[in-house]
Amino acid sequence: MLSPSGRENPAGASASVRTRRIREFAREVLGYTEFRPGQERAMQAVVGGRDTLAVLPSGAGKTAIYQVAGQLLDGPVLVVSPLIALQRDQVERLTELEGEAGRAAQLNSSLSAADQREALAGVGDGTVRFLFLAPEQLAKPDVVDSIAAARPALFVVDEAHCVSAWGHDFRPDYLRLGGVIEQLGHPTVLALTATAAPPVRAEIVEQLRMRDAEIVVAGFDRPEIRLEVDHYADAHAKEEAVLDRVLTEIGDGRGPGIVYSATRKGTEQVAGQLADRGLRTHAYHAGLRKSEREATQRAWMEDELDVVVATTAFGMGIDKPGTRFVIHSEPADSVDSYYQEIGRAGRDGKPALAVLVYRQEDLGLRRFFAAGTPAEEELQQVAGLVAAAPAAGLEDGVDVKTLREETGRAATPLARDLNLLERVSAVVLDEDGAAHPADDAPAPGEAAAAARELAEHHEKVDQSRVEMMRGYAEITECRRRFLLGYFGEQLAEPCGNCDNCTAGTAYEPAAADADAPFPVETSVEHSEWGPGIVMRVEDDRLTVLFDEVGYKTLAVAAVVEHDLLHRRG
DNA sequence: CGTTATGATTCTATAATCATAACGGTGCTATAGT
Repeated sequence: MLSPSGRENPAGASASVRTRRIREFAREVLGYTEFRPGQERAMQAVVGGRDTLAVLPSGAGKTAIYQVAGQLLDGPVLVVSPLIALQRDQVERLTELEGEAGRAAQLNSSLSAADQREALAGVGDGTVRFLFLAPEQLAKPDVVDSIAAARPALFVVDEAHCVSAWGHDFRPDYLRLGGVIEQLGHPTVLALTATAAPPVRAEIVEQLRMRDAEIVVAGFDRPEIRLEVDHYADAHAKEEAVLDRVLTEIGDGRGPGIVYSATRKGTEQVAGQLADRGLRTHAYHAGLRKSEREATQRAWMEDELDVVVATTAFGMGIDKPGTRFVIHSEPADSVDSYYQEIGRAGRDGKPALAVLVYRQEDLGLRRFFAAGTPAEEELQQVAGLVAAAPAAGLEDGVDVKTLREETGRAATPLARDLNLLERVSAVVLDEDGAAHPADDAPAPGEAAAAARELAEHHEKVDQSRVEMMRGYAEITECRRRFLLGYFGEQLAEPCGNCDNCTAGTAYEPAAADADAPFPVETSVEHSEWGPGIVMRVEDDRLTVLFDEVGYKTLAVAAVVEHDLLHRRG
């Protein structure tokens, strides 16, 4: 079967032909002698034209999947990537393989207008085979039009957990990718991430409107990382403990490592104190100048630093195999984030350490960030102003600036309100961010109620994720079992490489799994919370992931006594 | 949600206490001004 370009179309070829061509290309161009777990299956699916979500650990060669698939498919490959720095790195990597794999280009605001036009033109005339861009670029109709005309063969979403982690508030264009994919005629979709628990996977598939998605999940376990949690009640004692742990690790020659702090101020304090004690260290957060951040990252990569003390800004795209420890001075906002952050240790496969220095009160900040469902009156006011715009002669819609003047509120919550109203089909946001009433928009009151409900749903899920983080910190059983269970994998035995295993508490309660009324992965229905899946069974408690309200922990006795859960299916 | 900075109060204090307000994370892009 030949496509118009004369290239063999593997989507129509038999699976065995695809397998042969994938292996040939991987060997000849990428120099692969063998595949990492999951890699070839994902390539097979994508080359066969199937929408695919690949959850593969860092370093499992996610890039190779779209390199191979892109080469065997007929048409340009779009790669949505969250950071300009990542786009630049990927373009550089692919440029080294230029010729065989096809030219790579980026499209973002670091380029001049002329270079941006050139990149798009290259996609159009076939000279650019891989185009890297952020989701915000796809909010511009002319960009989408140019790309659509080039008939892309593959739409890759790299770091796809961003869809769920950032789409709802921080970078809403992530939630608009599904619509963009439709506008492009639904090329094959490939979503790639290293960390995604089952509900995150479900959301990625749903938001990107993937069809009959193939889901490839390779091993989550990172047995080389020792897991520990230190508990403190006193804030000062906790601070000292963070410093002590770092000094011990570095002093014993086990460095380098990363300290994660929840606040910018925290990173600077800890970095300052470590520097006072003679360590080579630097703070890293989004409030620092770009040049300073780049200098810190470069020094880190070149082994000039013992420790980087950072907020969550530090991480994506930073791969330093010899990182020996990750110490958290506050819990992360979810087990998902935590696992991603500690996963930066021990990538060389040698023993590494993950310590959470924990105070219950520190969850407060995470709860605060997870909160923020707007009041219905506020949403109704915004919806009303947008609905009234055409009658008021505002042909160009209502922008955030106008709303600020009308309501006296800050830009950030207003932008959030507009995004919520957009998602309940009450308003349409144009390329300039101005809001127009949607066709058949519900009345402002109705729209506000729906938007509030949507926000409340997200808040409940986010709060439940914070609760699961608390669960990790406070269990006495095997921590690795807890982590893997959270990601839907079962570990037969306690791991022997966490503090609870060392202390022996992980072995104490004989797991009653066998005769539990609701074993792990049972589909259940709760009278109030609706359908869910059992994620975890302990002695006297069940943790269930509910579709609507997120993770909930239930006492088995209460469940049995009050008949709270029923099996589904 | 919890911590910290600010402000008010008080038998006019180079001091102490309590109440209240402010703040806290992640990055794209367009635009204004050197």
